[in-house]
Amino acid sequence: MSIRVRFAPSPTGFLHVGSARTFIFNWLFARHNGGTMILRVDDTDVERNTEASESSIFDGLRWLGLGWDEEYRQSERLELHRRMANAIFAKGMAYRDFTPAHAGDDSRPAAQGAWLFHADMRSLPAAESDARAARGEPFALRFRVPREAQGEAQFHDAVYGEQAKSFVDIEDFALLRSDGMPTYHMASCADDIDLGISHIIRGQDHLTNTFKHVLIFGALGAAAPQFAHLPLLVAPDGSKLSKRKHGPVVSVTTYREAGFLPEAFINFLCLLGWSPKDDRQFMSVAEIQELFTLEGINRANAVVNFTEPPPTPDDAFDPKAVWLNGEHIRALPVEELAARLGAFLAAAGHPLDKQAMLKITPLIRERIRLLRDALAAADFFLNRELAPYDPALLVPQKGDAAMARKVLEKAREALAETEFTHDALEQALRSSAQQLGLKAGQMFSPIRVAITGRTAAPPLFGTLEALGKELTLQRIAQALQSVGASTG
RNA sequence: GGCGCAUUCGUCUAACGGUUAGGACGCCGCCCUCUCAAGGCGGUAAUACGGGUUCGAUUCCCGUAUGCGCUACCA
Repeated sequence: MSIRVRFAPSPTGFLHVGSARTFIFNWLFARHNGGTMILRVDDTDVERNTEASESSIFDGLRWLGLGWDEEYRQSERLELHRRMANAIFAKGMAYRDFTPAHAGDDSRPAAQGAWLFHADMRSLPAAESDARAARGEPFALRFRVPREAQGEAQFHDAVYGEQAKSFVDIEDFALLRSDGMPTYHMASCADDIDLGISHIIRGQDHLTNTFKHVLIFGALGAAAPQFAHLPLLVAPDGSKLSKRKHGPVVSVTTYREAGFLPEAFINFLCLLGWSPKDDRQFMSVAEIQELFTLEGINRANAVVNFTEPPPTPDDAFDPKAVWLNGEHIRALPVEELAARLGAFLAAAGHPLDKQAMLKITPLIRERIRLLRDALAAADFFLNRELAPYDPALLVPQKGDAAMARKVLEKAREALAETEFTHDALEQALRSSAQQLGLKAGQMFSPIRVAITGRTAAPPLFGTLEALGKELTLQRIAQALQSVGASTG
């Protein structure tokens, strides 16, 4: 039997991290087993669907870069859904319910237990049912759960094991709404049969629904697919992830815009609810694909450990996600990272050519964990004018303003006649320090501040080389002015 | 309320009856070092609780607690 899985989002919101993980797990399962990955837009809820949501979902999936093999849209398959619903009705396994939609809360006393069915409708004589339908009276089509049978619906879940639920605890759920539209349960099962879905991998929030689906598959005489339910992704307080409550950290878009690499994002998500069963954390997509099995999925919900509200923008994400992103950044060949950084910086308003990116990338790649960190890490390179800084920073450890001035003057002199390559710069500055009788650090520190405006910056010689002689000398001159000014 | 599912360091997880309960992130310390990082080394910290079963329970069973899900003519 061929392996066919589907990811079935409903376009009622942005793509959130939980959905992204479900997509990824389906994709991994398909690829690991040489199967087919299907994208099926579950858009049977006309009321709530939006185009914005749909494009957000597609954008997010495209960013992940995994792709899919086939694509369907449920709203284009309504005839199939109705035909299958009617087939169930024809077998007497469903009945018409003429109760008006949203019939009210009092008809469903939740306090005493779950609502199960409208007794009068369930037992409505066929003749009367037909007559009312012929009269044009609207009705929902409900599945007639065989509650008299004293049996139970059951299935095997690849993650949660054997599952069973008594028929008496399952309500007569709707198959068709009174406007003729199929419900999720009906549409989903009909499509799963028609598309030959072999494995349904989805969130654990569907675990209980599966009993209904098993009933539908059975009524249609179809073998149920294999099921694998995924533990849910939850917020640090254990509650379900929701945009309303938790803000942008649950949206895939936020990760992309912050400068997560899709492969790092995928790596992170895979570690939530799945384990390779050994000690590895950092994995390429190819590696995960190789290792991925349903047996590696665990049962407890996983916390996405973001901070809320974020103390600083950088601290909003799960620290492990950020760490993994840094690891993936450093695993990239410099040319590749330069290209990705270049695209990111261009989008952020700093278009740089390839040469510039190749100069800057090696300097910052060990200092950034998100692509957006480059904005701050390479600020001295991105902006011709340095942001104003405190001249006191120019003063080296165990030194004073006079020493700073002496260092900068010496540097200006030495650098003016030095070739701007890493090794030549190092040689020139180290011997300058010696000539002044200073420690290397005391020599380098004022220069670093002069050219970057910061005491913490990438390695000095590489930075000088990247900056070039002209800009360097200009900034040293400016620094000298401020040192002179501050000391009179 | 009913039904279902879950419960190992703060977080992600490993240990398919016998381990000093392992790894990772985070945090702390040390090393490396021109600063900051990166890297290396070390430290911190967990089996929800109560009963069983067993020579022996993180592991199997029951109960309790807690959390989550479903209980729509949403998906």
